[in-house]
Parts: sequence; C-alpha cells; structure tokens
Amino acid sequence: MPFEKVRVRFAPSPTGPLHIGGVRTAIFNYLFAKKHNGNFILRIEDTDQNRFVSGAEEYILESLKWLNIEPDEGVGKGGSFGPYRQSERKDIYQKYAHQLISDGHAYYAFDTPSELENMRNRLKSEKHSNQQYNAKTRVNMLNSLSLSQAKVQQKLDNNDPYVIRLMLPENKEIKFQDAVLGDFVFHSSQLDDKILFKSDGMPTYHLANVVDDHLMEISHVIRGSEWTNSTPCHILLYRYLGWEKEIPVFAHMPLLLKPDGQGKLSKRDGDRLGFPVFPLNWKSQETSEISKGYKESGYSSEAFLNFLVLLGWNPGTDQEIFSLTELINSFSIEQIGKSGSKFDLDKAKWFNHQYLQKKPISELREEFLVTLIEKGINHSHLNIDKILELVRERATFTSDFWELTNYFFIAPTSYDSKVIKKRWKENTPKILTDIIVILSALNNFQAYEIETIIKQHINTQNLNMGQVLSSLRLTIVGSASGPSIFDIMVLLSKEESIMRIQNGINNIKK
RNA sequence: GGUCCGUUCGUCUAGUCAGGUCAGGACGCCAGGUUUUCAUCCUGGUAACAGGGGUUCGAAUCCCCUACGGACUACCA
Repeated sequence: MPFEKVRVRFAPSPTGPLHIGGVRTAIFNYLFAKKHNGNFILRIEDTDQNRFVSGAEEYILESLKWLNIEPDEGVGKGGSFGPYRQSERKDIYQKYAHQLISDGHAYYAFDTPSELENMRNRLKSEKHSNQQYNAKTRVNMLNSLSLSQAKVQQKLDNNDPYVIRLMLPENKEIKFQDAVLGDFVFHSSQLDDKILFKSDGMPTYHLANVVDDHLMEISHVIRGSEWTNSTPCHILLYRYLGWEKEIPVFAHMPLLLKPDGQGKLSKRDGDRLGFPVFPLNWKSQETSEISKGYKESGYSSEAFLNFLVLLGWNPGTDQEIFSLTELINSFSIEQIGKSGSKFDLDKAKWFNHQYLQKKPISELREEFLVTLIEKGINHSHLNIDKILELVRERATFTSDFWELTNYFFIAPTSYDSKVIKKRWKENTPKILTDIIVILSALNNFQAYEIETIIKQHINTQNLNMGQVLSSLRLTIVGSASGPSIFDIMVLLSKEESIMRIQNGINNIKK
C-alpha cells in the first residue's frame, strides 16, 4: 500500500437530505478509518451550483453527529488539507485541468448542449451501439482537436463557452482491482471523453474527486457501486496527472434496494412505502413538506446504525448486536457483500427493541417525562422508574410508553366491553367487595403478599381464578392487558387500587 | 440499445477465495410453553443454493451458457 496512514473520506453533495444509503457509506468509511487508526474526512462536493440545497450541509453534519460518527477532519471540523468544500477549491482544479491540456490529455470542447444532443440522436438513429463523445466521434465535433489552433484561440479570446474534456486513448484496456468486487477490465473504446471542467467554471465530480483524493492523501475510496463504471476514467486521471503510484484502493459497496420490487432505494420511496429513508427529519424549504427521519420516528442512533451496518456487511459470525467499538474491531472491507440489499422495517424495529431493553432507565425516564409534561400529567405521587421498568420489555420505541402506562396516571373511565361480557358475572361485585376488605386489612402492600392473599381467598371460596383476576384487572386498568396486576397495584398504592376497584363495582354494568 | 456488475430461506445473511457434515444464524410467519390477561420471553417448526450444461469420486463453492435483477450510459453527483 502506497499510503502510510489510512485516510478515507465521505464526500456527499449537498443536494438535499442525506439518505440512508449515504449514511451507510459514511458508516463504512468511519468504521474502516477507526479500525486502522486512520482519519475520517468529510468533504462536501458542491460543484453543481444548480442542485445546491441550502441547509443540506448542516443536515449532513447533524446526521453524523447523531450517529456519533463525526469526522476527524473536514467541513465543520477543519484540518490541514483544506478547504474541504469543493466550491472553495476552484483554482486548484483549474490548474490541473490546464495541466492536462498542455500535456495532451485533455482538450477544449465548444459544443452546445443541442449540438451534443444532435450527435447522440444521429448516432442512435444510425444504430450505433455507442453514442458517446469519444475517440471516434470527437473528430466531428467542435473542439481543440478538430479545430485549428487559431480558431480555438479565437473562440477562447471571444469568451465562447467551453468545457474541458478528458482525451481517452483509442484502444486501451484499463484495469483495476476493487477490494469488494474484484478485478475489472474496461476498454477505452467503450468509455467517453468525460467532461472534467464545466462551462460555468466548476469542475465535474470526476476531476474534483481525483484531485482532492490525491491532495488529501486519501488511501481508500469507499463509495457506492454506482461509481464503478466511472472508475476507469478516474484511473486514467491519476495516470495522466502523474499520480499512478498513489492510486487509492477502491472499494465499491453494493446499493440499498427498495424493500418492494427492485431498484435503487430513492428518496421518494419513503413517502410511497411509509417508512423513513432519512436519518433525521427534513423540512423542504420549497414545499415546507416534512420528510420523516429515523430519529424522530423513535429509533435510537445505536440501533439504527447497527441495523444499517448489517446491510451489505457481515462479520461472518452469528453476532448481531454490536457496540460501535465492537463494529470498529470487527469491520473489514473483505466482508462487504457484493449484491444489493433491501431493507426490512421489521428487523429495524427488532433492533430498536433490543437496544431499548439495554438503555439506562434514567434515559428512558428523561424522554418519558417530556411526554408527561406535554400531556399535563401530574406524576409526583408515582415512581416513574419502576413503572418504566415494568413495561419496557413491551416497548419497541420510547413513544410506546404512554400507550403502555397511561392507566397509571389516569384511572379508567371506561371498561373494555369484551372483557365485561366474558368475565363480569352476577357475583363479581360481591367478590371484588370481599377483595377490598381483604386488601384493606393488608399492611405489607407488596406484590407477593397481595398475590398470596388473593389467591388464597380464591381457593378457599372456590372461585374461578381467571374470572376474578380478569375482573380485578378490568377495574384497575380498564382492559385485559398489561403486566402483572399485583405489580400494578403496588405502584398505584393501596388507596388508589381500592378506590379503582370500588369505582369498577359502582360503574361496570353487564 | 451498449458497457459493467450481481443472483443462498419472504427479508438480512454464514458458507464460495483454499470443492467433501441433514446448507448454519437472525427478522418475519406458524405451533407449543410461561404469564390463569395482553405483550415480552423460552422451545420447536416453516422456508433457499435462479436454470441448464460441464470439470470432479464428490459442486452452493471451479468453468461455460441462459434467465432474471441492478448500476452506468448528463456541462448530476
């Protein structure tokens, strides 16, 4: 490896919110950097002025922060290889573009968009399999290869718009090795003379990314596999710029696919299928429409990251739950799969459930308290921690807690009619009245004691256990579900429990 | 259309590079158990090597063909 230090970059373009495919790319880069004690760099590829979306850069930064995979270097952090925003590096690209021209590896092209379209249409109608601007077609186009030197100079002096194109060799094989996909061979005849420099004075991705990766001493390029087809162009650039000995290792990772059907996951799939495709909420400034994020949907960043990293990567063991440190230790490019993966919301939920079970109760309490305040609930008499401990195993999201615990805070005002129908008998009021008497006399109001004494009563009176306990639960909770009724009663207090039973007796009518 | 890539349970995947256990795990689903409730949890079950040819004593694994899927094919990244 020509690099002493591992340096990888995550290089999104600020054209909107980062979607989960991009997030996964960031995670893989981060993990790889940390595994090798390297640097994780954030570079913003904002060379397309037309697609610039304000707020997108901040969104990217916030997303990485939420996931706890913040860059060591780059936009928002600084570093000695800056600037890290490509729009601030225009001069650098210009210099290299002109170097390529003077070395005979690039040329000026003056064709207008409509002329280019005409060419493609013509080739298409003539049934050429290839409609690219390449060694065959460029001689017929308006460029510094086909035009006389004087004519070219005249156009330049005249400030005619131009682009700079890479001049591909006519019949060469371009080979490279991909750390994920293996060996590639491309034929230059199948490639096109890519635009390196646009007429607006900005470089294209191809030039900017190669120049920056070199100047920033990037050792490994880990990116989505939509880039494999343009990699030969990048290889050529390294070669023509004299950097062939320092070409980074390429690792193209498989794409994230739509959960239904086929195809690359897109930003619109979220709305269509009703699941988030973004890490954080995103509010479009144009339409004011809000796209849901995983964070706001109740996912913890650890669970989300854990779920995402297992899409296309697997350590080869049965382990599924990983801390960030464990991920760093076990990550390797060799274990990245070759084929795309659809993602499964059920599995994402399962991960969140797993993580929720392990969270410190203080964190859960903190979030839950916000809900209680929003709802204007007085909870000073209740032990919130114990309530949460009691119900947490039933929750997938912290947002489930209110649904799971509301009866602790608000005594039932209505009762599940199905349970009434099934369990509330003629003698139920009498039985519950007896239970009130028993409970009133109970000094040590603890779960075990309550359970023992009630079951004893049921046995000696020859009562139906299911019927008694269900109707008891009905008076206290209002429905037939929830954790152990004895635990609930303890948390509610003796007085409250008795009051609820009495209310039930008074109000439940068969 | 062209170029490149991919294909193991419904889904995420292990196993493929170095060919040799009933193809292993997880999610989901189904059943049973626990909870005399519901959920969780536990146990069990369901279910896959895309198809066809080779090579070999032996193929998920190596080779070829086919099918299917995807990416790219912009003065977007």
